[in-house]
Amino acid sequence: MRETDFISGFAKGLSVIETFDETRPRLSISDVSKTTGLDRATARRCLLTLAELGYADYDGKFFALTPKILRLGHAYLAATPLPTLVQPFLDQLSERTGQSASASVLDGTDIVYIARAAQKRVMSINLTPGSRLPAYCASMGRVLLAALPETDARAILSRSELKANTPNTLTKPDEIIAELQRVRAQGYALIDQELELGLCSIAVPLENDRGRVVAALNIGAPAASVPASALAERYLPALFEAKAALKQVLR
Amino acid sequence: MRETDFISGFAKGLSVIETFDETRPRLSISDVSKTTGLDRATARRCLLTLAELGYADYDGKFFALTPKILRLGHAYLAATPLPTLVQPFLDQLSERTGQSASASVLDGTDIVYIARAAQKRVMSINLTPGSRLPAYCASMGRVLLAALPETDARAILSRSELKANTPNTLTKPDEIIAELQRVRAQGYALIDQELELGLCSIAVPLENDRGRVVAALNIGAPAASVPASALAERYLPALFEAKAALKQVLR
DNA sequence: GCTGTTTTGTGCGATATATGAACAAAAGTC
DNA sequence: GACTTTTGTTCATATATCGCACAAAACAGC
Repeated sequence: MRETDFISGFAKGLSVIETFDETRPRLSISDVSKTTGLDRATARRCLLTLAELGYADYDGKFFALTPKILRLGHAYLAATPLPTLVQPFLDQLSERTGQSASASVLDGTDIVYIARAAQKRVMSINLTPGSRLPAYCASMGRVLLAALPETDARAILSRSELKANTPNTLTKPDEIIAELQRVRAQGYALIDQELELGLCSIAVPLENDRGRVVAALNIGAPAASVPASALAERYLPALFEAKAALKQVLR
Repeated sequence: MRETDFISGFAKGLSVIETFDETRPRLSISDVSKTTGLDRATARRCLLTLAELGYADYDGKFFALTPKILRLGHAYLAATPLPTLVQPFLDQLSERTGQSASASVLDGTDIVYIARAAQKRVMSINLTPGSRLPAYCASMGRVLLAALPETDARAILSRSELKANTPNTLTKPDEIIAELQRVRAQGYALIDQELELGLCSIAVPLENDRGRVVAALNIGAPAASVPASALAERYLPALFEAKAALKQVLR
């Protein structure tokens, strides 16, 4: 791509949107300037543009995003067949097992939830389509990383902040790579309270009709009611059934 | 705002993102140019910028959004306290009633779901945070419109495509305005299969501690299991309880 | 395989935007 | 209350983008 085919003002604006998160819901011009590295004048122009278009509110001091921003993410969810196709299978899985079922894809070092059928909340955080979790310690992350060439997986791990969320969390790249090999061999990934104490989950890769891994499917359960050792026996058949059925419809 | 405080390249890029939807998941440069009215050269530069940043894929012919786009909408969901605050109440409502509970806000002529606790699917469409429904025929839309001055509500209705989704759907602005007055007076809105046959719902406005309506809360149920006439009696107490509790915590 | 049609890529002048310094206004410190 | 620091805004100008016009390529119908 040529230099002139890149609209830097657009790129800067997008980076301004991404600056907002749970720890920074309301930002001043200088806040945005500092976080993004943009000049204060430029940050201001980006923010005023967002406000003018209705994507942000401005009270004279702080900017906050408005729900109109959801149109952007929704454009993806609505435009991509994958979420719509997997949803009925998630519903069925969730109903048959009494647990939460989700589907996700990889984006950088994170998995991104694209669809979910939730049962009673067991996690401390609320997962919805668009939610992100670090790939290295999530069951779907493991199967998605396992689907990559090892060098790619290593590259992602090297960019990840490998922190021990619980005593169980694998944090050494070599440990995780070894686990990915096991995942690849057995065709599923099992997580026993690596992300959060009390939560375990099992995931399988979703392949399209040409055998390429396009997403992951999982079932999460409270460790208290279903020990990790019982996950495979109890839920793997249903997961594999869904996987096989989806393989027909994913292009 | 001054002319020079507006970054038109950014605004154009955002309009390009919004061009993608369920009917147009994959778009060529000319498609985008036609739909947005942007010059082809400009549409191309916006799309190439999106691709360069990883927000879109490009196969040399068509562009498609990638899950990275979800970061943008997620910035709002994560950054806004409202979804997080209401979620536990939705979970509780959903569990107590055995039905789906949701919260939404108004964006233009649509309501936008910001949180949801779903039970078994009864609607033909899958609602998740970010999903949109026309306000005029949804129970939450009715309470949100009822909270506006009548001239504002009329303005929104005049911009809405008032179509009869079912034989029950109110489509005449005056009918709807009259219904809004009833909703305002009784403090809740009841929808009996106006959006979709077989689905009815009841909604109440959510107020912050200063009494301003900031969102709506609803419970949806299959008409077959819960006739619309029974909705108020059965679910209104729980909805009002949640509303009262949330009034304390919403600022 | 030719012709008409549509789509895509590119160079260029006119125009809009980004930049950083300078100033103004708040906010914080002592 | 005077000083320092932070924040917001404005302005001139160097730079990048826009949209047109043209060229090239892909496509469709015969």
